[in-house]
Amino acid sequence: MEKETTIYDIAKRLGVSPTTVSRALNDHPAVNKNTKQKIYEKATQMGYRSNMFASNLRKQRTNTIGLIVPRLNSPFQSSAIAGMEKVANEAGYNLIISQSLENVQKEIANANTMFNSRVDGLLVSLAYNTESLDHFEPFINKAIPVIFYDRVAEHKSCTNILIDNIQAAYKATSHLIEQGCKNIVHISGNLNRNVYSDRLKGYKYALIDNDLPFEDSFVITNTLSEEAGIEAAQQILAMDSKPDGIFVSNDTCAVSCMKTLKQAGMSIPKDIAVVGFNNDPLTRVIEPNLTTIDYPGYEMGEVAARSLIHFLNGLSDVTITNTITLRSDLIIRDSSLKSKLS
Amino acid sequence: MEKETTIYDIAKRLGVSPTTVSRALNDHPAVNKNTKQKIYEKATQMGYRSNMFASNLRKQRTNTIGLIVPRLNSPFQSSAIAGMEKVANEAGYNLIISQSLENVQKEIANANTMFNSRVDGLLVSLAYNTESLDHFEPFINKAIPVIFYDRVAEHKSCTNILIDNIQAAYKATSHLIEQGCKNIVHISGNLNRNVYSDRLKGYKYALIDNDLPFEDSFVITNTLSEEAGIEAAQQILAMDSKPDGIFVSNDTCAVSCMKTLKQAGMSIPKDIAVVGFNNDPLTRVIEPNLTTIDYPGYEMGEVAARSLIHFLNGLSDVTITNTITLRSDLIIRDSSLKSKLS
DNA sequence: CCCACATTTGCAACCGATTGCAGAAACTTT
DNA sequence: AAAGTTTCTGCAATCGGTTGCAAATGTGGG
Repeated sequence: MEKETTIYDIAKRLGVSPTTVSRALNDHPAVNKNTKQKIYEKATQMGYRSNMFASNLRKQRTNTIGLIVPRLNSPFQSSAIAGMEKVANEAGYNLIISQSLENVQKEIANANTMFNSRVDGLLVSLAYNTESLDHFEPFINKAIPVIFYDRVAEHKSCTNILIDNIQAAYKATSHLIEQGCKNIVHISGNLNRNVYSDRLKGYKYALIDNDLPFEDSFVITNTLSEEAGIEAAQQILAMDSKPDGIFVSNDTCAVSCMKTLKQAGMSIPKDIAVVGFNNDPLTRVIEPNLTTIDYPGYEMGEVAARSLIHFLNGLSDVTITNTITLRSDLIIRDSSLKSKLS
Repeated sequence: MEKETTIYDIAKRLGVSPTTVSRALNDHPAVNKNTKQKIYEKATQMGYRSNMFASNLRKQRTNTIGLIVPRLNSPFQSSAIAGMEKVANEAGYNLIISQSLENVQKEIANANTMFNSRVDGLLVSLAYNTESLDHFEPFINKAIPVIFYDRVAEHKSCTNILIDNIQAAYKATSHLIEQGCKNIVHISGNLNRNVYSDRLKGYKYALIDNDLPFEDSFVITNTLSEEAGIEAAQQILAMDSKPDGIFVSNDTCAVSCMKTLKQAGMSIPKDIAVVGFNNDPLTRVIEPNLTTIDYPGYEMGEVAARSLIHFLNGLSDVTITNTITLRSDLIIRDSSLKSKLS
């Protein structure tokens, strides 16, 4: 196993000082072009690679971005991560990733690890049951930028990146109403999480604006998992007055709910129209195809990473930029098109 | 912004040497229990956190594992990553991730970045068109363990982690034959990649063992993407003698192919039985549900990370362990059950 | 009380790159 | 040719832990 070449080795070979080698390799203007050229060549020839630790130690910077997500294996999150990786990689940053598995305790542990790894900045999508943001205080105190995306929370020193969930849910619900639905059930997640409470709001506002009554009993709150969808369907089937429309806060749950309703003999959209949220690949496979909200995961990842890197380069200030809202759209498919039936 | 506390600060406050502080914090046996206790308390009180760069610089170790995948946003890969993250995290390793986007050039660039980041070990699932493994030589030369999983390649100093693709494909094809299929098409990916060439072999062997003819014209090679599935379906529809069974090398492609065939009026499994590969969530949504091979992504991720960490701890040797094979199973669903129809 | 031995502690030299400041060298200007 | 600029180069300190070796302290036996 050969040993590493350092700038000292290069310096010795060329009879210059390590200082000059360091400067040359960083393309410092105060180094003669010819010297630079010679150093470059020698470095390549000797198979030199910079020792990031020495460099980081000195520069107090890591060129690393930390990422904490609830789960890595969801279509939305993995798209977002793909987008982040692309941007980070192009900008010369490494991405270190950890998952909270929807558990605050693990999220706290992960945040500490990230802090100790001295990430330059942090991207976070909060766990299902996170309430306090205390575990991010160490970052704030050290002026390490923290950006929340999707599952966000208000904090005076952090930027949030999200879509207008209220508006999206409003559009989804209005669409159901336009299709003639009068009794619309909403299946939602933990209402402490912005995404779900906002979607509930959008649902509610749409009802009110269309002079339809809002009833608590028409809101089902669960974990939005596949199993939860089945249970929700059973609840709906057991209702005295059956709804004619359902707006679900995510696609996984919407799809399993639809499947269960179909198995029970309900016809979709004739008996019940369904709208989901996220535009997961599933939505184009279930029959009828699921109307949903297009949630731009990849783009959100790109924007999040790009914003963070901007902050790191001092091009803008986290504490000032409060919220970045991305566009989202209603994608209408057959699961909600009652009008097409006639 | 307060400045970091170092072991020197702690040492000064307690009137001991930095050496002792360093040892105490690393739980070195040669430090008095009382002293240790005092140092722990002071460190906590002063909000000390170890500077990994200084430590890495000295120890020549990073506690970081590199991961290169073709794409982050596939159900299989994201499950695998989830498994790796769990294991790595528990063992105190960071995971840095990059994607090749199925492009050798990017894979090479990523490998270089990982090398320069001085990862302690590398986990790789190869890009679609990677042929040479030269870009991993630097790792091998420095005795940095490299483990390939899923998309693997033979290399005398690397471990491969995979399922028995030949056997799985053999099972899948045999199942179709048992269901009465006589003309089975196989849709495959790039045959330079082990996974696809092995599955082709399994398909071929199953035909031969059942005295069915193997015909080149019944093997369709494409990118296995959603679009490719549609095109493959069109090719099949245009065939003079239509097949009565299809074995597809992944689920995404199988599902879109099925959809297209159904739209064209084919009945599944009556006219054509279909078997996929991977057990993506999609398979339980398409109608009829898709028979497929259960490919344990999460477990594969765990095994890969665990093996790597074993190597790093010197508990075993990469150059000796050649291949780790995981169990996989055929999951029979309605898309292939012709026998049930009668 | 002295010596052998075990237990603790500290000195000082690393690890490899970066950077403020000073000084040398080369080039202009008068 | 002397003085003033500009361009390059290098010294030496620094970032914060780690570790081989030596020294200090403590313990117990004789």
